[in-house]
Amino acid sequence: MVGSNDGSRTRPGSSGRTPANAGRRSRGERTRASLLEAGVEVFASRGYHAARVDDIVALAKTSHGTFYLYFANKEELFGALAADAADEMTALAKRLPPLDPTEKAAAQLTEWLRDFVALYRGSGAIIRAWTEAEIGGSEFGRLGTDTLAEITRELLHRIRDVAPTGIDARVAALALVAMIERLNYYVLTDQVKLDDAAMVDTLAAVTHRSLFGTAVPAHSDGAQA
Amino acid sequence: MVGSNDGSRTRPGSSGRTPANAGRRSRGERTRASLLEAGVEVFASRGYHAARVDDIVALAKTSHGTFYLYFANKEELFGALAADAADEMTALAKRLPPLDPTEKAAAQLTEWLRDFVALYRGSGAIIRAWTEAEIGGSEFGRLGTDTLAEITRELLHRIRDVAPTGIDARVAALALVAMIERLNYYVLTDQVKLDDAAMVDTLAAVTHRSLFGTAVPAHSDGAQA
Amino acid sequence: MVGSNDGSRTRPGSSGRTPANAGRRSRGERTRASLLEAGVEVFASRGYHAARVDDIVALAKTSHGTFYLYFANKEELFGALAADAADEMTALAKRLPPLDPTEKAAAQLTEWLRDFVALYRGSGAIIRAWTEAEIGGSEFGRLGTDTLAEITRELLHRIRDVAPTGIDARVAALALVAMIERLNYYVLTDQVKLDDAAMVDTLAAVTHRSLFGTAVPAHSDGAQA
Amino acid sequence: MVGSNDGSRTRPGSSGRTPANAGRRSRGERTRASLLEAGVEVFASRGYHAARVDDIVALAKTSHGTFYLYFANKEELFGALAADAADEMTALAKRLPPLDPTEKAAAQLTEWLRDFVALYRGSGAIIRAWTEAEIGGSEFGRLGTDTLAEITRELLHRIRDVAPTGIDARVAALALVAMIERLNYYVLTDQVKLDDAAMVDTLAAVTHRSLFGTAVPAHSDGAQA
DNA sequence: TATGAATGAGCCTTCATTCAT
DNA sequence: AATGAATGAAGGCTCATTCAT
Repeated sequence: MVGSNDGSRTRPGSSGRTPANAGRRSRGERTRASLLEAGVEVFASRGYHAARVDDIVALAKTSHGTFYLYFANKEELFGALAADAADEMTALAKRLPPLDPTEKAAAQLTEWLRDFVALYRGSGAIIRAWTEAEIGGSEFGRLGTDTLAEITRELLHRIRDVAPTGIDARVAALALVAMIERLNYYVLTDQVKLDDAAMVDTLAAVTHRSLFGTAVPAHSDGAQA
Repeated sequence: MVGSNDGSRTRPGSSGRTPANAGRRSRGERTRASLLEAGVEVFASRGYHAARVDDIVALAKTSHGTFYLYFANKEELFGALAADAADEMTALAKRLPPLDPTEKAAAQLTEWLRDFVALYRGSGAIIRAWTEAEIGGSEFGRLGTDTLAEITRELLHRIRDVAPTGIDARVAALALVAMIERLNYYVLTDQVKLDDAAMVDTLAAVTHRSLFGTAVPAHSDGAQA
Repeated sequence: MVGSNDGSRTRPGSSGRTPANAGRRSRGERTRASLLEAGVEVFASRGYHAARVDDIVALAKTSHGTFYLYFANKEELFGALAADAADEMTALAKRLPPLDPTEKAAAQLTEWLRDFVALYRGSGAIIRAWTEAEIGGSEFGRLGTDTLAEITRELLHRIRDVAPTGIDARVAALALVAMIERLNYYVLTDQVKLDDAAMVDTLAAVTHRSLFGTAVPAHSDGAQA
Repeated sequence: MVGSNDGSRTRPGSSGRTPANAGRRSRGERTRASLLEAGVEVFASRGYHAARVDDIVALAKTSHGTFYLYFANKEELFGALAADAADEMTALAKRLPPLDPTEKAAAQLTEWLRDFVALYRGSGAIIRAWTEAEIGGSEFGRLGTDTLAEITRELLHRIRDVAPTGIDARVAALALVAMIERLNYYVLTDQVKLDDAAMVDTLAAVTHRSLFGTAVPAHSDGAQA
C-alpha cells in the first residue's frame, strides 16, 4: 500500500539509543528525535488526520526527504509515538495499588490517579489522537484499547475478590477504566473545565464507593472539592 | 445585483413533510432520505474523515451532482445527521428517571440505560464519528460534548441532593456519563465483547453504588420494569 | 459540441412576433421575452462566463427545463441578444451623417455620437460581454468586430474624399471607431468617471480635428467641458 | 499552534535571482519560468477563463502538483504575468516624448508608438486577457485600466498646455489612449489586417492633428528618428 | 545524511444540460 | 408549456510520497 519501503535500506541513527549515551547522540538520532518531538506537537494540536507531514518537518527544521529517511510514512511516525505512550501506560498499569476498603488503599488509589493524570497530560495527545476513529484500518484504535485493557486487567486482578455481589468484576473494571480515561479526555481537550484535584478525588471516590459502598475518607492530601 | 451566488438555489423535496404524508414522500424527499441513510452507513464504517462523498452517493445510488443539490458539502450532511442524533439524545436525557436508594429507582435507571444502549446502537455511529477530534474546526466535537452535557445536566439535577458528602456532584455526574458513553462505545465498536444486559446491569450498579453505597438488587437481568 | 439539439423539435412561442401584436403575446412569447430580459440583466452584471443559467431562470421566474425549451444553450440566448444589439448598431451606422468642415456637419456628428452613447448604454452590456475574449470559439468576438466594422465602413465612405493627405482613410476610420467604442466602454464600466457631454464633445472634436485640422465650433447644444 | 496552514510552505527557486546569475538558474527557477511562459501562451490562446491549469502544466511539461508549488492558483500565475506587463507598460509610459507641433516631436511620437506596438505584441496577450470582464472580482480589470491610466496621465502632462481650446485635455488624452490600445488590440487579435507601419503612422497622425491641426509630415515610414 | 523539487492519485465541488412527470 | 430533480463531465486543489542531487 505504501510504496516499496520494504525496510531494506537501513535507517540512520539507530545505533545505541540507551539512556546512558542520550546526551551524545549521533546526528541521525538527533534528527529522529526532533521529528518525534515535532510529531507529538503537531498530532496534539491538529489530530492525526489534519496533521501534515509539512507541518512536522517544518517544526523539526528538516526536510521532507529526511522525514522518509527515518519513517516509512506518517503512520509509522505516529506508531512510534503511540508505542512509547503505550509503554508508559503499561508501566503505570503495573503500579496500580491493591484495592481494599482501608483508608490507605484509598489514598494509594488517589495517588495512582494523580500519576494517570500526569501521564495522560503528557502522552495524552497521542492517546487522544489514536482514539480517533480509523487510523490505518483501526489498527491503532485497537492499540489504544489494548493499552487501556492492560489497566483493566490489572484493575480486575485487584477487585476480583472484593467486588460486591451483583457486580460483574470484569465489566465493572472496564467501566471504571472507561470513566477514568474519558473524564481525563474531556478535561485535556478543554471540553470541560475542571481542576485536577476535583477530578482525581471524584474518580477515586466513585471507584471506591462503587466497590466498597463507602466514601473515600476526605483527607487525601491535595485540594479537594 | 442579480442572482447572488449564495447557494440559495432552492433545494428540492422541501415541501410538506408532515408526519401525515410521511409515507408518500416526493422524489426529492426520497433522494434526500437515501443520502442521509447512506451517510450514516458510510460515516459509521469509515469515520468522518475517511468517508468519501463518492462512497455516499454510490451507496445512495445517486449522482455526485445530486448530492450537492441537497447538501452544501460533506460537513452539512454530517451536520444534519448529528443534529438528529443530538435531538434523540436530548429527548432521552429528559427522560432520565429520579434517583434515590429505592429499588424502584434502580429499576428505572436500568430501564433508562437500556434505552440509552438502544439509541447509541442506532445513532452511535454518528455520535462516535463526531467525537472524532476536529471536524470542521471542532464545532462538532463541541456539539457531541454538548449533547452529553445535557445528560450530565439532567443527572446532576437528580443527584444534587442525594450525592454523598465527599463527592462533588457535578464532577461525579460527568464521570458517570463519561463511563456510560465510553463503555457503550467500546461495545459498539467491538473493541470489547459484552452482552447488553451485563453492561446495563453493571452501569446501573456502579452508578447506584457510587451514589448510595449499596448494590442494585441483582434480579434485573430480564425485561422486567 | 452542444448536445443533440438539432432544432428538430419546434420551439414554443415562435409565432407572429411582429411589433403589431406585441401587446397580446402568447404565453410562450412572454416566457421567451422574460428569459431574454433576464439574460441582459445577468450578462450585464456578471459577464458572459460568470453568468449562470441558474441566475437567468431565477430572474425570469421560470425553470431550467423551460430555458432549454427556448434556447439550445446559454450561448444561443447570448447570441439572440447579441444579434439584437448588432441590428441596432447596424441601423445606427447607417445614420452616420456626412462629414465635412462645416459647422453643421460637426453638429450632426455630435448628435450621432449622442445616439451612439445611448445605444451603447442600452445594449452595451451585451456588446461589452461579447468583447470578452473567446466566447464560443471566438465566433462572438468576430460578431462584435463585424458590427463595429459596419460603422467603420460607413465612416470610411464619409471620409474617403475629405481625409487629409498623409492619412490612410481606412486606418483612420478604424482608429476613430476604436476610440469611440473604447472610451464608451471605459465610461460604461465605470473604469473612468466622465459625464456624457464631455465625452461626446471630445470625441467629436478629436474626430473633426483629425480630419479637418480645426476644432468643432464650441456651441453644440448641451453641457460642454 | 503549530504549522499554520497559511500556505507558507516556502516556494522553491527563490534564491539569488540577480541578473548576474540569470543564465545559471536553479531548477526551481527554471520550472517557475516555464510555467510563466506556458501561462502566457495559454492565456493568450484561450483567454483567462477558458485557460485550464491542465493546459498550462502540459505545455510546461510539469505536473499538476508542481504548479501549486509555485502559484497558489491560476489567478496568482496570471497576476504575476499581469504585474510584469504592467511594469513594462509603466516604463513605456514614462518614455512618452514631449508633444509639440514640431516635426521632431511628431517623429518621436511615431517612434514611441512603434515601441508601444512592440510591447503590446509581447505582453498584449496578457493585457488583452486582463481587459476581460471580471477576473477575480474585477481586481485585474482595474489593474489593466490603471496601467493604461499611467499612459493617460503622462499624455495629459504633455498636452495640457498645447491642447486647443474646445477640447478637454483629460478626456482627449483618455480618448487617444483608448484609440491606440484598441487599434493595437484589433490588429493583435487578427480582427483586422493591418501592417504595423500604417497603424503607427495613422495613430501618430490622428494624435498630432487632433492636437495641432496639421498632419505629421508623411515621410516617417522608415526607422528614421 | 540531507535536501527540496517534483509527482500524481484522489478529493471536493460546480454547472450546463437532460429527462421523467 | 412547464417543471425541477437528476446527471456527470470537468476543473481546481491537496498532500503523502519519491527521487535526483
